[in-house]
Amino acid sequence: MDKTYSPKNFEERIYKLWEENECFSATPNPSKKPYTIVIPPPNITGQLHMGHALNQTYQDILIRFRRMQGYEALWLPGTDHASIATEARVVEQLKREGVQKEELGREGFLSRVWDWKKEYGDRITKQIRKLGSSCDWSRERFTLDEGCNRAVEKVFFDLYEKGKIYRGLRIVNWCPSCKTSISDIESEYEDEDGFFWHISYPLAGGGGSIEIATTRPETLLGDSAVAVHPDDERYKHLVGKTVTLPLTGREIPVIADEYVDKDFGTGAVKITPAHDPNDYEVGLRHDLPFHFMMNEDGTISDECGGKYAGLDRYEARKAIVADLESEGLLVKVMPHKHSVGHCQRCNATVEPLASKQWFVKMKELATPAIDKVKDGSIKFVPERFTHSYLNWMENVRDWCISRQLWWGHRIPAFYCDDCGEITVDISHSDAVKCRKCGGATHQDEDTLDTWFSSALWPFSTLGWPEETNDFKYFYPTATLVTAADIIFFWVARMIFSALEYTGEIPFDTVMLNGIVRDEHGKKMSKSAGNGVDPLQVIDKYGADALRLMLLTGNSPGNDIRWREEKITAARNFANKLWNASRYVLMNLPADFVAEINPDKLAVEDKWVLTKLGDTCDSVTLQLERFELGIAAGKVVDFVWEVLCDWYIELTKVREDKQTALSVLLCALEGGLKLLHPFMPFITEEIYRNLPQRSDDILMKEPWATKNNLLYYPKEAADFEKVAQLIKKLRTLKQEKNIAGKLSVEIETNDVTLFVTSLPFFYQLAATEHATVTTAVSDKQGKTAVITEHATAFLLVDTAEEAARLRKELAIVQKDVAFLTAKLNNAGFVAKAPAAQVDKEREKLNAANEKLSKLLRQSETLS
RNA sequence: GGAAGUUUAGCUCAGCUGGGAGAGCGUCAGUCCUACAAACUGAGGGUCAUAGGUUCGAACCCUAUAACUUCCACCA
Repeated sequence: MDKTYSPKNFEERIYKLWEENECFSATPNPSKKPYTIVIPPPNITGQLHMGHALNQTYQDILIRFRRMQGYEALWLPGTDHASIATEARVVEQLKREGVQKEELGREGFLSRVWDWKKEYGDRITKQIRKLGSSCDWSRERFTLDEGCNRAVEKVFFDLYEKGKIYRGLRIVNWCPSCKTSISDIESEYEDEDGFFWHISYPLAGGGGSIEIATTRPETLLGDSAVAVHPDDERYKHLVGKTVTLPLTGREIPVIADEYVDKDFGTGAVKITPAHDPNDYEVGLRHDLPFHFMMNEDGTISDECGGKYAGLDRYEARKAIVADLESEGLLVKVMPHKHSVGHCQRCNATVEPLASKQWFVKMKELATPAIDKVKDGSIKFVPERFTHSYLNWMENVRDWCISRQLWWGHRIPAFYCDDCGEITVDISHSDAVKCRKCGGATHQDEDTLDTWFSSALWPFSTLGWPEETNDFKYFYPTATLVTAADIIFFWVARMIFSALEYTGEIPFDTVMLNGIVRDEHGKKMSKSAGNGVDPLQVIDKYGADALRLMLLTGNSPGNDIRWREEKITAARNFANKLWNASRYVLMNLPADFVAEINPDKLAVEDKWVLTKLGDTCDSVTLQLERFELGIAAGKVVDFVWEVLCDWYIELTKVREDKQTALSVLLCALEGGLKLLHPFMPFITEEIYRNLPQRSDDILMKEPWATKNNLLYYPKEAADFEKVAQLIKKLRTLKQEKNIAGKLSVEIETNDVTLFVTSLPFFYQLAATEHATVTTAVSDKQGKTAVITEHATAFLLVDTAEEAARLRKELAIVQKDVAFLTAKLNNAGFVAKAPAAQVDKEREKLNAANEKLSKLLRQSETLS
């Protein structure tokens, strides 16, 4: 083994080893319990970022842990076709060639996207491998593959038959840049400084005017009415009258509607039913005409644009404001902060637009999805995310699922050329006939929201709608690990889809990972240029160090701040383990066979084995509770503090090398097993270098448990006492600035224990001529006297020693007073649990004992 | 407007069901001891945001306040 930890030398080789030995593959096995995770499919347009790294690390830990525990563990990987993002990417590519997608036609364009997918689609999964992710790559899926398409079409068909999918004219968020509708959650609102334009609408036939206020003056071209509150005294007399719409000359009515807020703006609102969600509702209530004043690309329509037709929406705004001003109808312009929706994908300002789209009726689907979370069948970790899930589900609005894009699952709806009837057909026959009149049909040009196929991911990837063996065995899946920002996009939709189609929950636990922020706590983003590239980090420090860094000091759902110091600390631990393993190997002959005879075990052997057993318990418990950071911390502590700082040092002075080395090897192997889910590469590499292990694979080994180990709590506690005294001596030596060795006299009731432990005092605390007695005898030259209960002291400078003793006495007396007061408190004794009272009583006894020893020592001194 | 989260050592953060406050890094002091200076040994450092309350007992539970962060809704 190399002298320092150099992950580059083995990570790739180890990953290949696992793949060649099919360590990641899972098959239905009736004698085992399944444990399934489906990957949140990354976009094929994506590049690995820290968010993936964190998410992948969590999943890989869980899956490796369960695999070692004996579950048939399946981690099913795949990628997302990401319709809007991918289509935009290819359109951009074509643009550079000077080609419009329309010129290629649907088929031509799609073949270009598939080419693109072939070239870049597996970039992200290649990158994921570098993290050590143990996905069953033989089962890799794609949200736009044939199986997913079958599932999508079946769902669409059934939902349509059940009346849960409908097509209708509704206000949707329209992105004029992507030229498609987007769903509510795909538009992101941001406060922007804008203006409030007050415009005067003259009454038809003269005799005054009514003043309205708007943030989007250009939309007046599509106005159908002016609305006021029915109780508004200022305008009551105008209701029912007609005003002349400026710049168009069109006459529109003044209507009364409760929707209007009397106290906002002027109390009078222009109503544009085709271009505003509230106005749409008002328009329906009052049976107003819909005037479409804007085209798909954000330009002003011919229909009501007049001289502004063809202008871009913002140019039109300028022109209209200027014209209003010159006509004297612009009353005033006020600065106004308001939130503006932007397309999640391209950041263009979205326009609310009335449009014929396909929707999923959400109310009924939401009910069971709410119940299954409320009754605990599906749990969120951490729990607090349950609230936002339920809050969203309980107020969910119908889901707009159609997109005016080509890259995606095409909507299997056919319109009759004769009667216009809709026929949903998933037979893929050449000529679908109208189900009503039998006439020829043409298929809907639109595709489905990417999330429609993602919603089926946990079961479509296992073969559904076929009742495959995989589906029967691996479904429902166990844990879903994802980021909180896609609870609505994805998690919620998987839950209601699964319940509707499979009749079962898709997973029982949703574990949320936080996001990785930069060192100032800012979100990492491409535009800010503050992203840290995981691949570069792996290159420099190794994947294991990155993984450990992402875990330590973090609890589920909380964000992580990137710091260079954290990754070096993680790397340093890897190096520590590496070197400890080198030490073990240096001392072991290649043909070494570990042999642990309980009769030959020394107290420190029993201590380290017991510590290992305790570590197994707590790591397992914490992993089961999804406290991955705590679990990792426990293993690190065992390896670094117990194994490296203590046990290895102890073995150096042992006489019974065979036993010591056997125990050492056992402790190291145990540590490697417990650490493996967190740091798979280094543990595997070390394991294969251990004697007799060159053909074994650590990731296939059974999980370490206390039951498989010898366990000696009594001796472990004994050894703790020895370790405590050694620490005391070290402190003393530093405080007293003693450079060389010193003699020591140990006072204890357990003479045998300390006599056998004397070599450790020589080795670990630089002492010599130690003697162990049941009572402190007499002053000698430069001798430290230490007792199990009191701190050591030197019998050299009596004055100094007396001062130190007084200080310590004061502390112990305070302890005694505190504990006595507590136990004298009638309330405490009466109401606290008995075990707690006993515990405090024991503490008091110990403190009293320590106090009396200290008192005796100070007598000896004076 | 509604909701959630955070506030603990100089810094970054743990602290699971309430029982005398922890880690890493940094700081200071001392170490080349036959694995490791990417290390070892030790020390110092906190009114657990503030104010009340519940309790025998509060970093932890309740109420209010403040600051920061995030999500949802509305914004003519």
